[in-house]
Amino acid sequence: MNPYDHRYADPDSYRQRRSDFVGPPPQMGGPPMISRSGPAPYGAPSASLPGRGSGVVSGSGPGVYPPVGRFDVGGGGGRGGDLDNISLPKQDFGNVVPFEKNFYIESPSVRAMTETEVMIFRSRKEITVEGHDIPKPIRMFHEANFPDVIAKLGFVEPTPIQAQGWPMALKGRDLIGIAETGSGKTLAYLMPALVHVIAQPRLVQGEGPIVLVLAPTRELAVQIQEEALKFGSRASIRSTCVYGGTPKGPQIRDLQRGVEIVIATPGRLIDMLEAQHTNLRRVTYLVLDEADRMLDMGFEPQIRKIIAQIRPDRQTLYWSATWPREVETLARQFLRNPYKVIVGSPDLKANQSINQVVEVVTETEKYNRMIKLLKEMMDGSRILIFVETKKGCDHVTRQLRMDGWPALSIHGDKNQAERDWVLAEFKSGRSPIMTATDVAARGLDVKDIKCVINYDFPSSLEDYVHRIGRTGRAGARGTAFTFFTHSNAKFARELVKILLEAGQVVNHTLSAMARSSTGGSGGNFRSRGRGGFANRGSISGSNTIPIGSKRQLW
DNA sequence: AAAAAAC
Repeated sequence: MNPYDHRYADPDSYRQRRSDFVGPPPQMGGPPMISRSGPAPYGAPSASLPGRGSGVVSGSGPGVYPPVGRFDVGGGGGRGGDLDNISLPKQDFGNVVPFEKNFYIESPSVRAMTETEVMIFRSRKEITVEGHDIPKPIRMFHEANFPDVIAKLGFVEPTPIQAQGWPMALKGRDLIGIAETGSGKTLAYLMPALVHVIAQPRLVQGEGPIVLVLAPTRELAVQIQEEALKFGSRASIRSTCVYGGTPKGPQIRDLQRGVEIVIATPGRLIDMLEAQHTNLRRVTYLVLDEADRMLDMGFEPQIRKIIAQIRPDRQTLYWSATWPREVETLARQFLRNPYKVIVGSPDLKANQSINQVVEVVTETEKYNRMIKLLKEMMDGSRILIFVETKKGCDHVTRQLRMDGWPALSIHGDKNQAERDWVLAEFKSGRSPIMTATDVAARGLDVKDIKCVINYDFPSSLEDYVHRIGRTGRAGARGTAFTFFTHSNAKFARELVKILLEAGQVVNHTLSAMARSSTGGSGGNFRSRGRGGFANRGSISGSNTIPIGSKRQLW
C-alpha cells in the first residue's frame, strides 16, 4: 500500500475532460474536409485534396493538392525576439509551504538485489548513472510501487530508461535522463508526475498547475498531452496543452478551471503568464523535454523567464536523446544535486534499429536520386523527408507533386490548422510522404515510418540523430537515407563515428571525407550550426555510391 | 547561410 493513496479520496470531484484543441478549429479556416474514396494510387494522384478557404489551387498540374507554400505569414508576426523583452512579475518564494516529493518505496525484491546484480543489470541494459545516493533499478513494472490507480496499466517490463529513471524520479530528485529516441522517455517522466500530483494538496480556485512540461514544438506538446490524458485520466488528473497558433479561449478556460498538468511551448505560456491567465506558483515538478533544444540560444531566454516563476525547491527533470557536452554547465544552473542516467553510449548515438545509408552527392543530383529511392520504396508506407529550410521544403514538395507524388509538407510558416491537418494525413497514411523542416525532427511518434530521407544534411549531428529517430521506433526497424554534400564535410568525421557506433557500413567516399576533413565535433554547441566552410578541394569528383538493393533496405 | 517559439 502506498501511503499517499488516500489523497484525492474523491476522484469524482475531478471532472475529466478532453481538451478540444485537436483538429483545426473552424474559425481558423483550417483545411477543409477531405473527401476521398480509398487509398490514393501512388505515382498518379487522383485524390481530390482540398484547396484552402481562400487559396484554391488553379486546376493545372496533377491532381488538386492544396497549394504549397505559406499561408499564415504576416498574421502571426515576429515570434522570438519580442518574447525576450517581456518581463514577468518577480515571484517571492521566501515563505513557500513545503511539499512532498519523495515517494519511492523500494520493493523487497529490489532491496534484495546485490551490488553485483545491480552492476550486471545496468551493464546489460547499458545504463550509466551519476549522482549521490542512487537508487537501484527496478526490473519489473510492479517494483516501482505506483499507486494502484495508475499501477494497473498492463505494463510488465519497464524500458531501461524507465527501469532506472522511475526510482530516481520517484525519490523527488532532479534528473538528467538521456536515452535514445523511441525508448519510452515520455512515460519515464509522466508516471512519476502522476504520482507527484496525487500526493499534493488539491488545487484551489486560482491556482495554476502542479506539473509543467515544456517542449520545443507545438506538435510535440500535443503528443505529450495525449499521453498525459491517456494515463492521467485513470487517476482523474487533468491536463491541458498551451501552445501558439490556435485560439487562446479554450486554453484560458482550461487553465482557469484548474489543471494539474500543463504541457506548453514557451511562447504561449509566457503570454498566458503575462496576461495572468495562470501562474506557476504551485509548480513543484518541472520537465524539460528535448532539454538540449530548450536550452539552446533560441529558447534559453524564454526558459529562464519561465523558470524564474517557479519555486526553487521544485523537482526538475531534463530529458533528451542527445546531450551535447556544452549544455551541461548551463543546464546545471537550474538543477540541484541531480542524478544523471544515460542509456547506451554517453557519446552521441543513434538508435541501433535504424539502417543508416549515407550517399555523397552534389546538390543538383539530390532530387533525381530521391525519386529513384521513392520508386524503389513506395508501397504506401510512410516516408519522411527532411529539408533544411522552409523555402526549400516548399520547393521540394511542389516538385514532388508536379511529378505525381502524394507529398504534403509541414513547417513553421504554415498555419497551425494546416500543420495539424498535414500531420494527421501523414499519421493516417492517407498522405504517405511528408516533407518537413526540423519542426518534425524531435519527439514525434508516428507509427510505421518506413524511411527517413535527409534531403539536406541538418545543421548539427544532434539534429541528425533526432531526425533519423523518427523511424525505427519502439523496436521496429527503419531506414534512414542521407544525402551528404561537400558543404557538409565538417560533419563527416562525427557522422562516421555515429555510423560505426551503430554498426553501420560506412561508404568509402564518406570515410575519405572524414579523414581529410578539418571538422572536429562541429564546434561549440551554442554557436554551432551556421558558419564554417567546408573543406573543399580535398575531395575530387562526384562520388555517388549506388544505394543498396531493395532487400538490403528493410 | 536556419528552425523553432506569441499576438
